[in-house]
Amino acid sequence: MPTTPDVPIVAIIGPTASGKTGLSLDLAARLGGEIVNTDAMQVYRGMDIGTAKLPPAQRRGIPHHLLDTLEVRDPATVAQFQAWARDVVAALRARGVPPVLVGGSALYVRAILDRFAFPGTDDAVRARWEAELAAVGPHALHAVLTERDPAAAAAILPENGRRIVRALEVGELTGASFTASLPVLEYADPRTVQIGLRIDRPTLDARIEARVQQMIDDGLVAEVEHLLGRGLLEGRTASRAIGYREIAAHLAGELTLAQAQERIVIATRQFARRQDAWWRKDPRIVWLDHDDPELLEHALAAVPR
RNA sequence: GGGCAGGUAGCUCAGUUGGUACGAGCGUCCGCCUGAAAAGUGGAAGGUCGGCGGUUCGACCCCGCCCCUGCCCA
Repeated sequence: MPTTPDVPIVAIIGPTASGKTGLSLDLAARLGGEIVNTDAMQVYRGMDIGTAKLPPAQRRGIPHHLLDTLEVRDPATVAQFQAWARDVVAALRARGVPPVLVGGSALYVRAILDRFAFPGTDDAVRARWEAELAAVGPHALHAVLTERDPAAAAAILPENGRRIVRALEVGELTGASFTASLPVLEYADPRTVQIGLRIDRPTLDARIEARVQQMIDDGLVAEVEHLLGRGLLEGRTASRAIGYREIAAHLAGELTLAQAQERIVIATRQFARRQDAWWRKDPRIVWLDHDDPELLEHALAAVPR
């Protein structure tokens, strides 16, 4: 991005079911902004109910970007998303429109907002190491990494096959060491705010349970059934989405609907805890109570002017 | 009323032929995280072994009674 326009970037974060969507609409309306999705699964066409995607009719005429850009069988990657999102953000700001990012994918948000660069990738190289992993197991592969890139090996646990493969891939591609740790917390553009919605655990857990029930009532099973016909299971990213994998297992006869529902609730709760772990470490976030009666005003006050 | 099986971590279950519970999976909590991130991965905390009494140097494991659950007979 060349010269940065004098337009703020606002990101709304917070666990699932904390009320991000509502705030994003209010904020975008008041700022004259447009919404940019930062949810890794809402990018998939047809994944609506299970991702709690806001239906077009409820978008109040505010443009939403980066929704429905992939088919369920297409893999998604952070780096690709980062490129798309940064393009959208730059284009909006060039028009004087504040981007309002909304979504719960912490890594995606950081990849967009922070100084964050990804080394390249190569399908053939990656495939070779993945085959090696499958054949030898993570510990043996970790030993290989220790020889080639001791620093990376020290930072990656011997059990984490996925990260070991990536480190080996990057090493082979760039010849340099794979940092294997997150970059410092530093915005690429100083006119950035992250607004976080704070919600206590018991309330959040109750909301999650209710939301999952609502998804089932709204036809999640039928949605998954339809997506199976479009190759959901062949998609390495989409097939792993919470709600979809469990319902797919139910449709395959491996789980009763009740069991699937229970697992979705648990997985969602665990996901929320993992989100917390990311945000706890980020002191830049401006936290507001999800039920703050003056939520919008307080959020507006946090936006750089 | 009688018979059988069972009551061990929050849940589902292993286990000790009497010597301080080797527990496991799941859940919970905490950590890590650069091209699958709603993914991947590491660690920790949890147990008066249904209750009471007896035998014994010592019982969760043996004996008696009681309570609870399931199945069968009546």
